[in-house]
Amino acid sequence: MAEPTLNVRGCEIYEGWLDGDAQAALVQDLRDVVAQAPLFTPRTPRGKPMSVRMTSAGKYGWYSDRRGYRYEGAHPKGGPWPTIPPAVLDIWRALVSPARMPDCCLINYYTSDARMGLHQDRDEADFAWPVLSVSLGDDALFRIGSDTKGGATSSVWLNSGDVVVMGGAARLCYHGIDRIRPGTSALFQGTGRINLTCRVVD
DNA sequence: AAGTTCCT
DNA sequence: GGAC
Repeated sequence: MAEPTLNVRGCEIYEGWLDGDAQAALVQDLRDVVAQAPLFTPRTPRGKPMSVRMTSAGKYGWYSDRRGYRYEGAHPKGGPWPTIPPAVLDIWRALVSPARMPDCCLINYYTSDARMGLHQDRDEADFAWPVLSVSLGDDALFRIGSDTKGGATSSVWLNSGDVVVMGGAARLCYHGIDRIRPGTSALFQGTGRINLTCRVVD
């Protein structure tokens, strides 16, 4: 059984889980997903555009607008979400469980000035299943707190190929991305970071 | 604190 | 902490 190389506030980090070839293959899979389900800019319930662009694969996609945070069965432009790339499911099988596949693979695209405020992943029906997150491209400063608002936090730089599993007591921990370090990965032309977040939704 | 939220 |  694989062991995390780092544990930050209960979040298990598998540094360098994907080698360069696996990362490049995954990027091609994601290009196919984005061709079918274009990236969009979600708005917060207050109407403010988020700095990340996103899309999803799987039964559900995560979505946000003035009506709130939720999962949707279709892309905002219509039609089902593409299927989750098999290589992503392989990571889930290896680090979470082969017994149940995720319903959603959220694809977040960060430009050099994109951020993600601290938040909990709590739009799912069953918190017993961990959340799995894959980093691709530029380095990102990941901040992790506890499951209560206002608590202490720790930060760690995530690199391309790293995988984070948030389960157990860490399933509802607050987490976010404070900063992208542009140009630190050759995976994309220029700069950019993609984060995949896989979740069991219902 | 998916928001340099906004409000009680 | 909750709502939008």
